[in-house]
Amino acid sequence: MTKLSFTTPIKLPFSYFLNQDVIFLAKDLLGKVLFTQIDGKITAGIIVETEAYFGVHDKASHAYGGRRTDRTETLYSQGGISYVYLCYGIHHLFNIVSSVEGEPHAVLIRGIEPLIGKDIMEERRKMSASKGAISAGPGSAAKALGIDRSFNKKDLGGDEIWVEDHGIRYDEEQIAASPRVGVAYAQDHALLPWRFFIKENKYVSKPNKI
DNA sequence: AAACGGATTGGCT
DNA sequence: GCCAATCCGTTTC
Repeated sequence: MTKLSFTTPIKLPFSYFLNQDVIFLAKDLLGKVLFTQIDGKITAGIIVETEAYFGVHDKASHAYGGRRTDRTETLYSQGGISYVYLCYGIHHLFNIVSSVEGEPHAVLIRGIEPLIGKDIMEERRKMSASKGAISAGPGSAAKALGIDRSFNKKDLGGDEIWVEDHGIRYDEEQIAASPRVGVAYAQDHALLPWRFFIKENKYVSKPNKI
């Protein structure tokens, strides 16, 4: 299923997030390991579901048409920082801002497979890590990792939140691409296949199962 | 100043 | 499957 090679885990360098091809990045982030450290508690999960948001050109993006507000300002930062916002008044959704300064591209993290600190995640989510629901879906994944609004605009190269490459690679046939979830309002952009996920992985959200 | 509605989730029917 | 929860950024009056 998941292929592991025994390379030393490497924190992704700042330059990784400067890539201007956010569609490539959304797919390439699958298998990377997302870490948080909060009050000394370290949790991490393998990224198994993402969505690409193509900046000013994307009707589903908060920055569509170049819109700049207090909230979206974060998206215009240089790649390598986090964009966290509150959705439906309840859920914190975590994105990785990418590309160069002024290009508001971002990758929404929609699902992680618990890897490190599972007991801490179980406490946060009040359910067993063996249940897919513990970290499937963007709100659940963020909560399992302890991500809230205070993580907005944080540097992904710091010691509070970062991404590592553990050498986890998926074959092309293990990866599915489908329309993004919950963006019906985006009209002709609603059906773009910019959601990427690992097939058969239980930590992938249910909507649109492909 | 007030109203609207969302990149969702989980509990109840 | 349906629907309420619950907040605040954004739009509109």
